[in-house]
Amino acid sequence: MSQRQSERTVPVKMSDVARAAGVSLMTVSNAFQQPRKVRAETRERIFAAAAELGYIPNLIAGNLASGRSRVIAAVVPSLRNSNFARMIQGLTDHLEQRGYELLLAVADTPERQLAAVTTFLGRRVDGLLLTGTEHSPEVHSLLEAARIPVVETWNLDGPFIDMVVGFSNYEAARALTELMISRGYRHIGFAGFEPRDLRFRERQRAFQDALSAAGLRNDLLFFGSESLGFSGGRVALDHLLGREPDLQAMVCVTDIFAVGALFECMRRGWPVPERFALAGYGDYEIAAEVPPGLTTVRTRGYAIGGVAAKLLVEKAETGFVAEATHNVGYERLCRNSFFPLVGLWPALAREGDARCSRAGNSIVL
Amino acid sequence: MSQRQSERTVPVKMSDVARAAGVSLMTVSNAFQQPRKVRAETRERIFAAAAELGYIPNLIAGNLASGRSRVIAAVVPSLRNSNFARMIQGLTDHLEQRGYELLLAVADTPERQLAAVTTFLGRRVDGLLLTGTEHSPEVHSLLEAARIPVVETWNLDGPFIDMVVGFSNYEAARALTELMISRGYRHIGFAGFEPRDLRFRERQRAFQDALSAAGLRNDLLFFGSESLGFSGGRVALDHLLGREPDLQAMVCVTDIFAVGALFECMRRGWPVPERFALAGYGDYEIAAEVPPGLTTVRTRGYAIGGVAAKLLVEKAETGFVAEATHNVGYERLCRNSFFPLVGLWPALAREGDARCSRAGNSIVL
DNA sequence: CTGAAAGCGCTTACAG
DNA sequence: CTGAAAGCGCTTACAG
Repeated sequence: MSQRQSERTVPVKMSDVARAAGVSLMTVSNAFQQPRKVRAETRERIFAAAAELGYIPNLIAGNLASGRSRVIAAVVPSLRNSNFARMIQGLTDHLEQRGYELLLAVADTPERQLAAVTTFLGRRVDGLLLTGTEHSPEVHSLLEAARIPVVETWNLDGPFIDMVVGFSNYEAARALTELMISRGYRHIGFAGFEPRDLRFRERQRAFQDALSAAGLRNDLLFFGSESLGFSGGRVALDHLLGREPDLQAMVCVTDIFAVGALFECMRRGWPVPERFALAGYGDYEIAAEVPPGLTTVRTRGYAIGGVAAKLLVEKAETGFVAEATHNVGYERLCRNSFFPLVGLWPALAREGDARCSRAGNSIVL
Repeated sequence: MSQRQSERTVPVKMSDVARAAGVSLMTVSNAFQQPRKVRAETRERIFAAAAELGYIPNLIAGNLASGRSRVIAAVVPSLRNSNFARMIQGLTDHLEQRGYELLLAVADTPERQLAAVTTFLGRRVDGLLLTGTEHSPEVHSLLEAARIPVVETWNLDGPFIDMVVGFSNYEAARALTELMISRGYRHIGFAGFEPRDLRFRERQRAFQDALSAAGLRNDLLFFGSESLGFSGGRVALDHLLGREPDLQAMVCVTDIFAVGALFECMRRGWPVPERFALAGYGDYEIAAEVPPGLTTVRTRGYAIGGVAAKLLVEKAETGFVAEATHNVGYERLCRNSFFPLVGLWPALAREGDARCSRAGNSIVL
């Protein structure tokens, strides 16, 4: 048991540094906060004393005195979802750069979200990032009262509490479905999540609108839990084939389902896209790698986190941002999981279509 | 621009609640901290006033006064790695239960780790979780001086700063390699990460030791960057086949490489495991789903996070824990990516081997 | 069961 | 360029 003794040593305080440097407490504070207000020589003496003593400023005390915490909080429903992991990465990268820190809560129910938001407010965070744009009335009124900078994410459909960074899930899903229809598929199913979240409902609605606009049947829907993971694709395929044996293709609410369905096709010995076609959503890392390449929507999680960080810090520091709404957009990445666009590459390249570029094994639309 | 006005409303303070309830400030404090010290009737009046005013206790002030933050901090190198995501999930789940919060830093360089640890200490966190057991001398001396509870994770090889939760990477990788050897493979390669991290070096050493103990060639090594993702498996396969055309199998430092190699085999039309065999590490979700199923080591990230939370909170509150070292163990999950064990199922079941159980499409050893 | 007082370790105008 | 003083919003012994 090599456990360390726990008699906490008393941390060095600013007053200790002041004494050691032979100056007053507030000159030390100034040396750290507004270095140019302190004569270079004095400053050096203070820094030397601080280093010597191993002084680490007590940020808690500083927060209380200044009323600013330099902490931004975020609530995400899950870290298993790599979109959110990317967003957090974008957030931390940008916050770190600006000297802020991240208080993170993983909360997948309204109750846990409310609890997280409450303690975050108690910690007087300088700003808050929320996943999605649907929150309980309690969360709304809490944030309404607190009036700290808030960014909602991953959607653009209001009303918003304060600011928003996202893109239109409806447009993205509709464009992808239309692309699939344009390739000639007629019996197309949808593998979705139980429509708890607005973002998921919008993808479903976009799918159905696109099919009905093309005069196609749009009721081949499957809804599974997010926790199914890859296996959701298999279950969806089984279910929809049971209802429509001529099913040709499936649009999935997430790459995870799409890849799961792809695996199921492999097991059945069904070539993709010849025997069955698939489209995903999210451009998870695996989408580019799994043969024959998954056509999907690339969303910009990292950018969402980065822009959110920028907005939150800016508003925390100046009380104002020029634009409270940011559309980070999306892209369709065309690979070979449905009727190959590959044949189009030379033609597209010749046309020099600005909206189209090759990136690795994909066409970007 | 529906941006909200940013004139921060002055938050309700404890003294406001006291006035509204007609009691003193400290009776309010007691009502929240030690409810039983306050008469039920008074308590109700205070809670009613607090709810009425929308009072949210200022935790910053509370921290400063009490010297305890109820915040635990964690440093992970990445969230893209689902092992770490799982650990964070285990950590937050347990911390939430005990009324603690998580301050998270994603830091993949010694500099960023040092910066993160420094500000965490500045925030006077009650405990700190570190990923891995190798840290810069600066981090060591900082934590040595601070004497707060620290848990290092994912390994059991000391020396440690304070406490550790993990398992033996060496044993896990060695056992897996030996299993592969026992199935008759002779030309086996290793697809690893650049050996920056001790955990990775140990897996490599275990691989090499197992081969040389079996009298086999153990120098077919590839080292790629973690950032290669799935594509690392393809690159490794190309590289090692270039050096040894008779290569039969590859042990990978991560499931991601193994699955990438599996995809490459598909592209080449090589049946797995008949033409080529693979073993992974980590039991990522995809390992169970990708045909024909990836044999791998299951690590217990969620448990690591949970046990770490327990230790940190316990030590923060009592200054002591019974065991400073926790081995959460590992399991080998045998699927069909190398010479099937499936044939063994009936035999194993008959023997009633306690170490062996079926779980889904896998044998657990 | 309730309350007056000191103090946690900083920052922030404001003087000198 | 440097410093004395008040205050941030709580908690914590300690009296009454």
